[in-house]
Amino acid sequence: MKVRIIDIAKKAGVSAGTVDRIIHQRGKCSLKAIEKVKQAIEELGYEPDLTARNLALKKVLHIACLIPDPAETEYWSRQIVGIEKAINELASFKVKVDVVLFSARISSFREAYDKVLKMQPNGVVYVPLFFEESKKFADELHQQNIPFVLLNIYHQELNPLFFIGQDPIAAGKVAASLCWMGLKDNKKSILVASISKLHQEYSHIESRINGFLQFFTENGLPEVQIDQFHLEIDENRNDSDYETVFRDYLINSPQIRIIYVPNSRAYRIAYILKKHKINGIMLIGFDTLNNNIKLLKEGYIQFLIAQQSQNQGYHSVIFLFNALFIKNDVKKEHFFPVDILNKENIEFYAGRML
Amino acid sequence: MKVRIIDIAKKAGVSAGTVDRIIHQRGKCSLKAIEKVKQAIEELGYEPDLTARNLALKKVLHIACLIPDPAETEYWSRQIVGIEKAINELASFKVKVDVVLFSARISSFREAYDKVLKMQPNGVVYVPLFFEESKKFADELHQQNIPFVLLNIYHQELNPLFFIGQDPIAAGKVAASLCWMGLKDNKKSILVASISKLHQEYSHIESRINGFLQFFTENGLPEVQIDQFHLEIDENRNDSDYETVFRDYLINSPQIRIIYVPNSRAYRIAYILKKHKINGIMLIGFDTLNNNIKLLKEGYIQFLIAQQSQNQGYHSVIFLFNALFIKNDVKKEHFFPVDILNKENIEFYAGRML
DNA sequence: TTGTATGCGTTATCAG
DNA sequence: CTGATAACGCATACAA
Repeated sequence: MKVRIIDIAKKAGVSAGTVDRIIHQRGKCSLKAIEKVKQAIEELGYEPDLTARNLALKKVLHIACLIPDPAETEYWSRQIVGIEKAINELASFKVKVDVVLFSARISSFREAYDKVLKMQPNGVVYVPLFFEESKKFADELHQQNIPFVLLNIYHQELNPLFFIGQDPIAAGKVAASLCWMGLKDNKKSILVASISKLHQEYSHIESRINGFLQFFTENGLPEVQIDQFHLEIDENRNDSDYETVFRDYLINSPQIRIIYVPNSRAYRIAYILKKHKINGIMLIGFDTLNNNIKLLKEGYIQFLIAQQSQNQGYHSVIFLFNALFIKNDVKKEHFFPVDILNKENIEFYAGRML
Repeated sequence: MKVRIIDIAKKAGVSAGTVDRIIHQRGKCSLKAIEKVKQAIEELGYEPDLTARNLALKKVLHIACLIPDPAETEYWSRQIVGIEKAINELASFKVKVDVVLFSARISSFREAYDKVLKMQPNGVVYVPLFFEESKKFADELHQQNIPFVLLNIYHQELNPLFFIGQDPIAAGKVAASLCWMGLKDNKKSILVASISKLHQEYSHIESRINGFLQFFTENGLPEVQIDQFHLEIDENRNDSDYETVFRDYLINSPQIRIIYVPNSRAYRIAYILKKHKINGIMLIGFDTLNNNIKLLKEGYIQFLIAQQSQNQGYHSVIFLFNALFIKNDVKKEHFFPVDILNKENIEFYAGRML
């Protein structure tokens, strides 16, 4: 049958209270008692009953999640869905998970993390969208001894309890391998088209580009010509400006056969290709935004690289809960698969929750 | 605060016992009581505390899993790992999950399902490897009112509580889309090489082939030439026989540029290509067997189509547990993603458990 | 430093 | 048909 605390108490010749103290290292106990209890636990193979523990628990565990506002950047909506699934699943447990959203501005991030610090949570999940401020936040959390999880963007130097996300170098290589396959003609070239907002954390996008380039050098394929086109989005200019610039660039570069967009904005390029009826170009981008999915299905995007964002959101809180509640060890880095999506398999992927 | 059974009992002016009877539809209750309690539940928004329920539960839920022996066919080892993860996670709950293995023979399957029926479980997960016998098993389970889950192979007519696995037609189409991309020269052709054991359930493999062929017709690409080569493995012949036959076939068919293996035995072909130094052929197969992974990494296989078998095993018991224990509804069909793996992204996939 | 008692929310039994 | 009550295994406050 199941081994309970009293069982090991009896075996060790002490009371249940003592066993509890030893298991949780609270209060003082005689060394003799500790010895005997530990041995009894070992021999009988005690495993705590999580449901009983939860029922008896007085205080609730508090987890705070600091995520960019999906109303502003659709990309984050999937992580939120995953977090909400986790919240739902943990409903019967004594955990309270708060989601704090922030806008893609440094000031907003700071406000949000101040708010989180005031909550005095037992654990934090956050997306380090701005490096400097993220560092300050991490320092504060370390000082207050609050374990935290980095979601989606990895900075080892922040030393989180664990990271959960994708390896951007690897993702870039995967994209490159597909491009290489699609490059039927060696005289044609590949364009790396990065479209970014000013001031935003960019390191993982750079890594995706570096990984992409590395693929060709590592595989001894220097003959492949790779151009780069960088567009910085400025709030003051409107979209049609960019469209014109990029269209003209394309028209003047007929050798381009493949376009690689290292972030989630491939749909912008696809839209231009579609509107101006530019054919014969293979487009590959990242993330399952609705627009990307739509244009993938329509055939204007050939591949999307994805990373199971819902799952990442879900597991960021589940793993943290496990670490805090069940107190089991966690892997320091949870690198999620680099998923390859095309017109044919997108249907079974979109909105999938595992 | 949390709404408990006593809270709704008070509100409805009855006792906790009555509320319990109404919630679980056990025993008889007056219509008046039922009305009032249901209304109170509605108004207060009662959600049962799963941990308390579990603690109080007297009887344990019994789930039996009928899976092909992985010692015989490596393919099934991942499902088993997933099932074991689920067992582990449910350790504190009053569930007992038994795994019954069977050999890839009809008689063994029958013995195993007899054993399962004798156990009188509350729910069953099984792989319908042999159709006729699977039908008998399903009939028996229906008669005894034991809900069951079909894992990996789908037969709608068995009418399971739900199916969990991959859509083989879709998987075939995904494979085809990759082949089409890799077919740089229209004069070359594709070979569908199926290697099967006698007497084994073959319908989902056929579907993978059909899906593959459909891709080309549906996309108006009849000019692509597709050959088929079928090898039936006979226990009495040894492996080198097949090797010779296939090698000769290949040597006599220089037009073949791509080989599609609709089951997990691509490594066999890859091995022949490697041994006889046959280059320039793109090979695509299914499933992350160790041999497949090895030859993918070595470059003898270009793509593997996978289906998160661990996850499928894991969720087959988790979802069944949810349906039986928490009594929530389940989707009838859980189609898992058609994952595309190549040399670059395999590292983050193999052995991944979500 | 240690033992004991009470309660967590639910199930299940038993007496009405 | 209904109400009261003893478990379930653990955490915690309090007593010793």
